[in-house]
Amino acid sequence: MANPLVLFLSRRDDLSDDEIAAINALTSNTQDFEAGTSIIRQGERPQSSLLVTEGLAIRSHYLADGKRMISALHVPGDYVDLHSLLLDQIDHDVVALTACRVALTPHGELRRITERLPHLTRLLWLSTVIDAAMHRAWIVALGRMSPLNHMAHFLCEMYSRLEVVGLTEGFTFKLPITQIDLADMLGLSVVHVNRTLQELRATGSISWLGSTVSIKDWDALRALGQFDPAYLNLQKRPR
Amino acid sequence: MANPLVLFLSRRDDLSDDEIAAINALTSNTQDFEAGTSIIRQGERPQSSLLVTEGLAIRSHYLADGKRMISALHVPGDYVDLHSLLLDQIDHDVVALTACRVALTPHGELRRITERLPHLTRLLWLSTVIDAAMHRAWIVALGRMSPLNHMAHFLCEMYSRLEVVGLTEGFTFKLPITQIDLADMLGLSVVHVNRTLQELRATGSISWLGSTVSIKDWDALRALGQFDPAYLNLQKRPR
DNA sequence: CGCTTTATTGACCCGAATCAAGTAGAGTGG
DNA sequence: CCACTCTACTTGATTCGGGTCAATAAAGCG
Repeated sequence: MANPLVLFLSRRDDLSDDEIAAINALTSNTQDFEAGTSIIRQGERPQSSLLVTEGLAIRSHYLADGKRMISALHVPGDYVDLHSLLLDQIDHDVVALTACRVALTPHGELRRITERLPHLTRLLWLSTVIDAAMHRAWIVALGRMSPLNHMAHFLCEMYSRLEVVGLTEGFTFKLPITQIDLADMLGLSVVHVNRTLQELRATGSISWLGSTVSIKDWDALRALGQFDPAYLNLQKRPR
Repeated sequence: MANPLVLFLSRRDDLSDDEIAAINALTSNTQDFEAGTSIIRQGERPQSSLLVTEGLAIRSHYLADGKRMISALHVPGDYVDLHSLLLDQIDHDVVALTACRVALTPHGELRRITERLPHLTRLLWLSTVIDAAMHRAWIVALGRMSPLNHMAHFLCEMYSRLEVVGLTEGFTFKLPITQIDLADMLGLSVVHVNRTLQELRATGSISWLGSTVSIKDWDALRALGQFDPAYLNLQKRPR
């Protein structure tokens, strides 16, 4: 399979052969994590950054009373903690939601990229900036959308992101997450997620059986979630 | 007054004289905006990035039914749309909440920084990464905190950020925002913001008269908002 | 084939939205 | 300098979305 980071970045800008070689070098050292394991724990100061190459990973935050909130869901091609290159310490856990394969890049190598390959540096920077744009989309959905609309938006986003890295077949994709996880992404109770999901199924715009999601009416789902993929920056242009 | 971006960055890492000179050059061209004016509109593709040097600016998102959500509040020293250097287009409005002075940096100059000053590049990158960390903190608060706790967290964050750029006096600072704006930042109705604010005042941990906020019991407010400033990366260390 | 985790359903309740007035300031203009 | 207006703030009454609690069904899985 093609390097998912190459897929992710080349969707947004052209990559030179040198840059592709550099990316492959950055992501050659992989490690596997079982479903449910912590990849990074809050408060750590990792010496490498992690790219998800297979599986799904989440960022979880735990509150004093034991509540959990998931601030991001990461798919293959996402440089989950590229920002740890720059940050003091990580303010949340990164957990493997499913079995994950992860590539580790020592920070020294990334720093060297910033010194030698400015264009690739900008593209890596871009990937963190897209992360922030997704965060903003989540903020808007959390603050001002109904659960039904929010869930539709979430599925539109997941479809679009998985499509970039070749993990969709038509409008069908694997999303092996529990309703418990979904509740902690949408800021809802599990019970209400279950009911909202039934409501969403009842609109006929999706089906979700086991871990397989099929979008049966993209336009309807998009309208429901008021989804505009612009924030994912899917256009190829010089950066 | 010292360049607020210098304050912002030098709190996180040492800056060389060259870098300070470069920052001053980047932020020399200023422009003023009246309260309520749009600085950037959704869908635009700006050719410069904006640094707030005075005043407060927000990122607003509008939904189809007219609802508004504010995904970020920016204070002096914040490079509000540094990311427009890399993004296709801006997915939200940037609005001057109060009268604002803003410095404009042409993207060409920023690109040149990435080619000549890798360390400063990393620090600019850092500032967008801190943005993302603040977004995550907001996501957690929106999803899993009570309005009272959320509001306490918000005020802790504002205090900490304003302190960095020298806009606090003791535990007192100016926060000239309406309850309407606050409602759109917390994802609540105005009525409920009003009631929550009264409840927060009743705890005795803050006073908020006109546009002046005083934190009367930092520890209590911090506990209420479960605020840990780690995500703001206030430590000085090599990046 | 039990055991644990996840999904589903119903009953009940509470927090926050909505609706509707009324109050208070800050400008503005006569 | 005072009436007028506009906006922000405040309060009460009512409604309703979504949480909580509790029980059951259905999957996974060792």
